[in-house]
Amino acid sequence: MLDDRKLAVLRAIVSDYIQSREPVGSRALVERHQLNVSPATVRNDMAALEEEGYITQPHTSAGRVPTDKGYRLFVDRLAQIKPLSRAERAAITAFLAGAVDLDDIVTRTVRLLAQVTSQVAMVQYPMRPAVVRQVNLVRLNGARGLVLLIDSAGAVSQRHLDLGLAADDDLAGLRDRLNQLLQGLSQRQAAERLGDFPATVDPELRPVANGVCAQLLDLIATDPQARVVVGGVGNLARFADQFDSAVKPVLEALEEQVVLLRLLGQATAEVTVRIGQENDHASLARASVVASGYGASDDAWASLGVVGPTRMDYPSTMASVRAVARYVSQILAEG
Amino acid sequence: MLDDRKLAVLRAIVSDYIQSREPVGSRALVERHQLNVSPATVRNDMAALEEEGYITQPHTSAGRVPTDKGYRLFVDRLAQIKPLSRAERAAITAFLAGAVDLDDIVTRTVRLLAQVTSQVAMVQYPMRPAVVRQVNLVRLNGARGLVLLIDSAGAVSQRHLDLGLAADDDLAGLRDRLNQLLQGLSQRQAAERLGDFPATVDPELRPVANGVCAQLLDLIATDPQARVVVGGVGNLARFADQFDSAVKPVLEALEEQVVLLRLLGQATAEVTVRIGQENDHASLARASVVASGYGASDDAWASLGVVGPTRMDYPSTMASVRAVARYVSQILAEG
DNA sequence: TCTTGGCACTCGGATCGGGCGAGTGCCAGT
DNA sequence: ACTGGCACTCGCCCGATCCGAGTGCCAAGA
Repeated sequence: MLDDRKLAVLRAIVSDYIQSREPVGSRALVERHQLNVSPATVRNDMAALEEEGYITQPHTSAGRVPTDKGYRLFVDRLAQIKPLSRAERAAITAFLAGAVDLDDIVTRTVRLLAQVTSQVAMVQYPMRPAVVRQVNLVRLNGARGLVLLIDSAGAVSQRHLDLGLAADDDLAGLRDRLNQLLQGLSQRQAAERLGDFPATVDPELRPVANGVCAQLLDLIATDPQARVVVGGVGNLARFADQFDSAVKPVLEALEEQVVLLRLLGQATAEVTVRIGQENDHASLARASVVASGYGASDDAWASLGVVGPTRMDYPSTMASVRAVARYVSQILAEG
Repeated sequence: MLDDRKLAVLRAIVSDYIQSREPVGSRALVERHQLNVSPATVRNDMAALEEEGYITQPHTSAGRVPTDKGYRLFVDRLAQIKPLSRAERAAITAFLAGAVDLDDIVTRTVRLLAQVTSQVAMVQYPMRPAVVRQVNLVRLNGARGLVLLIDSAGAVSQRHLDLGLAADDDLAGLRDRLNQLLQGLSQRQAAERLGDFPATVDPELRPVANGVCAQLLDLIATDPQARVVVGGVGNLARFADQFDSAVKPVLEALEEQVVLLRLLGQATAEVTVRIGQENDHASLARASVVASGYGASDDAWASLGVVGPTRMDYPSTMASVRAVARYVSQILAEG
């Protein structure tokens, strides 16, 4: 069905269209690429490609434009990921070096990714297959208190709560017992143990213990992974002309954490591309997502990626996403 | 110079233009407002207003459009803040109720503000005239450690650091001494005391103590106030037609924390409006910022506000910003 | 002195039609 | 199987025209 030349034609169409943003015709194609055939021949191939649904005409007597299916074929079989230049690599390492904590790493990463791809970047907070390292209980003002949960990956989560009139010594005791109980446990184990805990404390302290346990359970349940940071929205400016159809839905989608998580999808070690309709979110039917898992070990812990127009430069974008994912993983692994 | 009728004409022009988004002419003006004079008279007044720089003509034979100066006069002397409807008030309280911690409050506030004003909202993290409540030192994996600073307002800040091979007992001792030293101190006092601290510890622990102090000083110096959360960017969609001139610069400005802080400006108890050029940021020459201080006490602790087109509905926006600022302050005060 | 109706004038925006050119599909020839 | 040639299609550009909202100015009236 699709011989080598037809594939070459498709590849040429995709790369020209990505660059020029305009339907590409047979003549221009043979001129810009070494196809060694005449425009007429290319036209025949184009007709075949159109028949198969890989390209389409905006209107009669216009050039051809790749369809989602065409991009898919391009990405799967025709594109080779461009290696990054030395300068780009240097920029990436420089940008990520010197991050002071997890928040900082994530913030820098999202900026970096937006910058190198000139697109909108999304970075999911790394999931931590971590164990409880410490529980802390602090009284703030009056009855107001704070419960802290620190895990071995260095993530700190917190909740306010009402500590009532409990004495400081009692609180310290409670804290110590919780630490003894939970230290070193995985999130699931910790949740189990917490269920029975209140019953074991002095009835007088029962209410406070109940409150603390409830908040802790909530903290454990609230996966911090559910946070996705977005950056580079200004890069959408390039698509101002199709604002309503292309930019607006993306802007709206970007405000919803839930949508972002769906967009990033399952974290996979390899770079994955979802083109147009393949995104299970209607408003992104004209956008593509290039994502990759990243993390400090072999199994990916979270996802990062960019969202851009279906007609994006896939080879470069995929290369950038892959590179950033790798460097961040490295930084995370180093601690 | 400007008699009552001219002011009335200006007010009418501003409100019509805000609504219709189109230059407003003399005929339309007398029809839509009870000015009780003829179009010709209004034209004379318009000429005077234009002379003074309050309005301008996009081109000969077009209607008039308010200038920044015109909006300024409108806001200062002609606008009365619209009271919110009962439903709006209810929505605000409902939206803010049930926030679990500071992050949550800020997140909800920014969403709320974006929603009620249909514009881009910015909320600065509340500054805390707080005192140190607790310092914590946790070992994570190997040498990696975490230093936590908790203040009386319940804000938790953290830094990673290298704890070397120090024994857990030594770390606990260090922590206890730091707590004794710093508890109850303001940020400035704490910074002072920390300077001398490392000299007082066992030489063997000196390196670790130095590291901890450095991070703590950095935490104290890094004003958490420097964080501004943005939301409702999708609301810019309404201005898609002037994308390049109006939306793009705003999108870019919104990505820069520094710019956001400048935009929000000094926190003042009252609602303040900066119109067009009054913003000391060139790219926002065509936008206005409506901001208000908020916080749990009389002196405002931080700012929140919205940014929108100079031709925005100032009375409603100011009302919404004021209301949200008040309710958030209330929530914060309640703890 | 202020207001008003009248009038000539301006100019942006919408509408229309023709010409241009890129691009196609098809066919006959090599 | 490829190629050159040819007729045809259609979107886009361009200029001409028309329309109407809106203005400035002036002379008359309160």
